Amino acid sequence: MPPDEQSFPSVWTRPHPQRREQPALNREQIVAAALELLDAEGIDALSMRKLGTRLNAGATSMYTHVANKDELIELVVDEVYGEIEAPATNDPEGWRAAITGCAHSMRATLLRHPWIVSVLGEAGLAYLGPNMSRLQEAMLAVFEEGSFTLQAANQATNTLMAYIIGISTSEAAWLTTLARSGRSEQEWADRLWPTALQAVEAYPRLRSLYAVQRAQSLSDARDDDFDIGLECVLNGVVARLAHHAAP
Amino acid sequence: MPPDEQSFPSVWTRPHPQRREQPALNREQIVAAALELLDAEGIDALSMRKLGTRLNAGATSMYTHVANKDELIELVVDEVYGEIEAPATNDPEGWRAAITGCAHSMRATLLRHPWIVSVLGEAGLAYLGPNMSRLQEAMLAVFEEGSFTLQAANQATNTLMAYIIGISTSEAAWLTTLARSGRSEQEWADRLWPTALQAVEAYPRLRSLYAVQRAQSLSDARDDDFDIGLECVLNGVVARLAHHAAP
DNA sequence: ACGGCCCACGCACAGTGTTCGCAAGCCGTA
DNA sequence: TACGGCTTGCGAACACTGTGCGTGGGCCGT
Repeated sequence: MPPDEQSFPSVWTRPHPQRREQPALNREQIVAAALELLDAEGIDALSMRKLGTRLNAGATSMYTHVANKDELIELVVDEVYGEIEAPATNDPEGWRAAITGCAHSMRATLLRHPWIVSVLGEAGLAYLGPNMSRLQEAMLAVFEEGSFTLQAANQATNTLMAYIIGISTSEAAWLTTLARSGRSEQEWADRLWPTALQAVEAYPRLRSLYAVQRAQSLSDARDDDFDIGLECVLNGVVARLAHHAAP
Repeated sequence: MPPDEQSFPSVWTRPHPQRREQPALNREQIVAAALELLDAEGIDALSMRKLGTRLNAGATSMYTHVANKDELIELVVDEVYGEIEAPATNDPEGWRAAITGCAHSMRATLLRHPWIVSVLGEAGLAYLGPNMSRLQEAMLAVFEEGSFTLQAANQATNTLMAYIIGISTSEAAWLTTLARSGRSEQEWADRLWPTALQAVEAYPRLRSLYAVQRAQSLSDARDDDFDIGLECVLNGVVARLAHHAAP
């Protein structure tokens, strides 16, 4: 070690590390900080270096608590799933109200973190996460309360979750471009209007649908569309049950 | 220009470009090459440099035909949508068979290109692409044939596509990790079995579901699950129609 | 023969995920 | 008390990424 590299070998110039007075870094706070960063700036802005600086840590300090960026994302995804209100068994308003409430909570959660839909297709074993397991089990229990068999409850859960994930994907895509534009939903739609009209010029049904949509509030329309589709799915799974139960 | 930088100013050392004998680069072939690359190696492997070399071109040569990587991806997404068989009006087997066939084609297409679900949440205006517009208009027409009003047809289309996208997202996530593992579906599931059991240890309903699933072929089960959910959704939209039409 | 245009490309820049080796604090043991 | 091991943070480095800019070469109209 060359001894005289510092011109001022004083205590004051030396950085005085004093680590270990806080418990240093922690898997939970890493996940929490990643979630904040994702919500604030979107999926492209999540880099290990930015995450490090946000935690007053170096870029590579997270790798002792998390194996990968992919693994980190799996953790964050399950953290988001933890925000979904699981349906309550023995809901006084009945199983269907409980399921409907859970569906609303799930959509709201996914749209509160719209970046999530772009990682759902890669987070392969997401349904093994503790929060996802808990949620699934709760939904199965509620469907059983509605006198579904376990198999039927499973089918219903899968169909319902697929619907919610799918519609949230479309909505999140819209919300993301919206956020990037920096405008309000109506203003952005107005600006997009001529382009959209031109795109569907050759298609009369889409043309008249777009014309109707121009008159209404887009976010209300999205809420209504979700509710209508949800009713359809629930009616469908119930109908299947009745049909199979009483031959 | 300094004249004597080459020690051998011969014709043979000079690279002899001979461009312009083929029509050079082309938006369509760029999109086609990107699609090949994505199918072969997945979403993370698509880089402008790799795409360039695959086209015998430089890394930045695509930017005269495509503004962005994002724009390129939008083009590829619509290209994939173009593979979906639109339902035929006046199908001899009725509107429901036509819709069912289109749904099957859509699922098969998405699973043939499983990387697509990870970009659907970012490709904001994907439904303005020509192939997506065409597909939507065709589905609207077929639902109208089933005596849906245009509004009801739109609701049905949205719900149906949400279901298909959602379930394909889950399946694609599974297929992607499967492909990364390099094993067969059953072998990979067997290897995953103890981990899965441990993850759902506290949840009796999930436990017994997993136990049942262990006995059957996974890919057949996925096919059956899709069909059952599809029937539920279609029954649901039809039920809503009947309910509204005859008060 | 020459000027303008189009288009491919090498270079460069800022930034990415991740590996590796180093250093510093803490703990158990001699 | 001294010392060796273990854990943990971190700087440097590597192989990449998307993309802006300037260059240069081939083509076409005059």
